[in-house]
Amino acid sequence: MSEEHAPRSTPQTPFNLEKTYSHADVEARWQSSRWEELGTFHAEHSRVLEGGRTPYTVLMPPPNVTGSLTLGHVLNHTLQDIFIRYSRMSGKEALWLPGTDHAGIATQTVVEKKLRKEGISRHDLGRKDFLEHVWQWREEYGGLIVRQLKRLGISCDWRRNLFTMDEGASEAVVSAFVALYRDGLIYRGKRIINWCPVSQTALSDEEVTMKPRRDQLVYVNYALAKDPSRSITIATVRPETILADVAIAVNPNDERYRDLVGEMVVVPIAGRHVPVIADDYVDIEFGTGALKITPAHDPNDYAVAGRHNLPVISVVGRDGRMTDEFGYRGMDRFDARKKIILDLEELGHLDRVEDYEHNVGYSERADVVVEPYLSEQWFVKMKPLAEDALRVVNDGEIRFHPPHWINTYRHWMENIQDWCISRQLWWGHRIPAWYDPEGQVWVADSYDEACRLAGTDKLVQDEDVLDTWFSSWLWPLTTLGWTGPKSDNADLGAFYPTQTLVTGPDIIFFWVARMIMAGMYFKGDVPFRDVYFTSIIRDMKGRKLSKSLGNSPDPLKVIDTYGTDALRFTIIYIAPLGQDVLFGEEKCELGRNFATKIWNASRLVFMQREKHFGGMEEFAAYYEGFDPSKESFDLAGRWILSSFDAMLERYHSAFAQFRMNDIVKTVYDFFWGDYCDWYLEALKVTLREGCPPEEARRAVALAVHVLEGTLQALHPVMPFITEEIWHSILPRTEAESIASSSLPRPSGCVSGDGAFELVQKLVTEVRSLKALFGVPPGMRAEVRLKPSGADALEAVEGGLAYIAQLGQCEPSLQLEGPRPAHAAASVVDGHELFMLLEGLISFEKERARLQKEIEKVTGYVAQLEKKLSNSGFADHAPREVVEKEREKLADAKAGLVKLEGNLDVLSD
RNA sequence: GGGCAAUUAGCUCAGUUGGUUAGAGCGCUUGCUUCACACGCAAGAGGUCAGAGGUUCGAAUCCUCUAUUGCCCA
Repeated sequence: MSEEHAPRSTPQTPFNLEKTYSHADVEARWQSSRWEELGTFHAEHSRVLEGGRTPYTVLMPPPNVTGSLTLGHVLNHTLQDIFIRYSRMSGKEALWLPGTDHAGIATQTVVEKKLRKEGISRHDLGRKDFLEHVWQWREEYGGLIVRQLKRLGISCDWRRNLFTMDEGASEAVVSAFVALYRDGLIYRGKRIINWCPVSQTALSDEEVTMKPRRDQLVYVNYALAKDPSRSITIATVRPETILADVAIAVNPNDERYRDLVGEMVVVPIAGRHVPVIADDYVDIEFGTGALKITPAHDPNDYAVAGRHNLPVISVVGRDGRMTDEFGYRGMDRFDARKKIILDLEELGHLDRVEDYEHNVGYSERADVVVEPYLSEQWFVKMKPLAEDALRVVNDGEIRFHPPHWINTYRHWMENIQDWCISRQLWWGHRIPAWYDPEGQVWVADSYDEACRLAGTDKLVQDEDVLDTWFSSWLWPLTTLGWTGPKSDNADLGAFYPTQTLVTGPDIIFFWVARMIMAGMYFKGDVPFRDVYFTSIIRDMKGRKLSKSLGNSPDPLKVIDTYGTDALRFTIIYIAPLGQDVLFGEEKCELGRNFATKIWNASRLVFMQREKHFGGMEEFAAYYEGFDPSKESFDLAGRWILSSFDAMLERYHSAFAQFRMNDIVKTVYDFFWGDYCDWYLEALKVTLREGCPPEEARRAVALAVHVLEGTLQALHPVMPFITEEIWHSILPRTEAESIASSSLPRPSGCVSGDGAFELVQKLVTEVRSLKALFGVPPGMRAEVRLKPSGADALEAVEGGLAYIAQLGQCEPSLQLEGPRPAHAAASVVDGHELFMLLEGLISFEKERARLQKEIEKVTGYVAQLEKKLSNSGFADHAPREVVEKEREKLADAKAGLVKLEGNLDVLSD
């Protein structure tokens, strides 16, 4: 293939395709780097702002730079590519914004792990040098996921590729932080947060997953200070935190403990005297109804302590080890738990121990139990942001697909908690806050600005960075060049709000909800109009794909084996909106077989073209002036045109309803079931020896026309093979792409005469009879057709040539006269069909077949009669439904009479 | 505990506003080197639509309950 020459490739364009389809060759030829240079997938604001084109923007959820391609990415990006290519081919200015995410904890962990192998910790290096290492790592490996994505053939505007740590995006993060701070929506405060002892950072509530865990419920006696013979028993799953107890709480309505409220009790081991307090928070039913209060290690206890002016004592440190003064210091919190139970028993404080299953929060990334930890962190006040975000979804300004996710979204928004955004990491956007020598905080866009505000240059910047999602929630803005509330530019004007977001429901809170908040807050408009929530991909046993289970196929290997088009087609075919999908590599056979079918069918069409046109130029001249709506065709031609039209109707309507698996099914069924199985076979009949050249050319042009339209409809799903074949339809330049062509639309052309459908039914009946009676496929049995009436004569007669060829038989019309002897007989839509089978027919078989058929039709008739004789039916059902049922009954009865006649003849 | 989704052929799934004799792919059976394709063609077998009630002239489809499975939240 000559890549640099031949602007007009007429002489080089082969008239037909290679004999066998090689996905590897085809995909190599049309890979995305070719289109990048040509700018095929570039979008320009001028075409929207000045050219008046409708924009259509898709935001790529930025994959982690640490990541590699998964099947989840394949599904997600194929869907986005389908939306984008469909819109581009519908005349819109289609912009797909790609990028990658710096993924704070994940990336820092990867780099730290690598350094640890060299015996270096990040603290050895210091912050500056460590960050150098991370950037180096990112230069080296951060492009992997992008290179892998390109193999999917996706059509993003790669010029606009953005990394969340890029300058513009970083500026946006700082501006957003400052703006929110000044508006009172960001604050710093001492709170109990979720602490990951492994990563040693705070986490947001969303980064904690609840998992059931078997623990022990430990019942401990606390002696009364004034009377050690009396005690109160509490139940706890965290006995190691007894050392930090500051009170015992009971419900004020609990009769059992009413007299103890206000008494002092002695905390076992710690020896501290603490009060018994009454608080509504305590659940009378749980445990003994008495609760130990440990404000430093439980958010609810912290709230209780606040209400009762109790002190806060901490005994667990940042690393999950004990920090107490009672002999456990340095022990891991879980070791301390075991030991303290033994110690309590030894000292006689232990009442009893029960097995207890409950839900415990785990750090999503490190998979360890999070430690509620009291510390100073930065938070975003979410309630004020949630109002607008909730409204735009409730009002349908943003639509979810499938819509049931609105419930989940609404529930979260209505019960929203403040968002802890500070992370004790080094990799990320550093918090733009500085402290003066008095410890007062100054939030500003820059150090200089902070100094100006503070009136001193003795400022120290906050050590912490921001949650990665704090940059992700600005993604709809930053990808379009937004750097802060005051910034504006032509891209934002042209492409914001974006149209469609494709993402997994697992990040609805992390990302989708927060982007909506940020969009409303900073831009006063929704960030996108439609959110398509993808399926979750599982293995054939329904298990989630995971590296540790080893059930996660490598998409690149699947692509090598089956081809990108096959993988894309298959994954869309099996992934209905809102359902999980069970994926096995071998399912890609579906897509591979379909690609092969497309290839071979195209070859047949091109072979016929070769036969009936002198060369590509002659064909091109004819085809370019060809308009099927101005030509007349035989019944097969009329039928395929109308079937094609119906397919396009379903196709576009499925797209409008976000039913992506329907669009592929629609094209698949049409192409394989109608075009290949019937139309191309019928075409061979049309083009047989002696066909007038003009008719032949018209038929070939129609076959190419429908083929081209099908390729276009399929192109958003299978970009490579459709591009390849499209370039063989006409001489096209190397720079031309099917991706820039216009999708066919339904024209309303409906043949409606049903003539070819009758041919199909008669052919099928002939084939069935031949198979049943063991007629050799090559033997052309004689078939007599008796039309149901004079009006049907033409239809049956017109189909005889097709019936002869497709049914491998010798059909003829029989208008009157008796039933032929030694014949198998059938009724098809009221028309009678007799297959003369002298010597081959088995009377037993035929009688059994007829009897079975009669039985079936009799049952059907009875069912219809019952329905129609039901007075309620005639009274209530719409007239056309009743009419339809009457017709069905009449047809069935007429058929029954004929079948019975056939049986009678047989019995004679 | 609250919410959401699902349950249709051996397997994986369609079935959109209630009106079909409930469909497809894979698998299975049988036949076919038919001049595009065996990654194919043709013909078949295979279903109490999870269960029980209800609404309706009519339910796979709408309602209620039950069972099972998965997800989210507490």
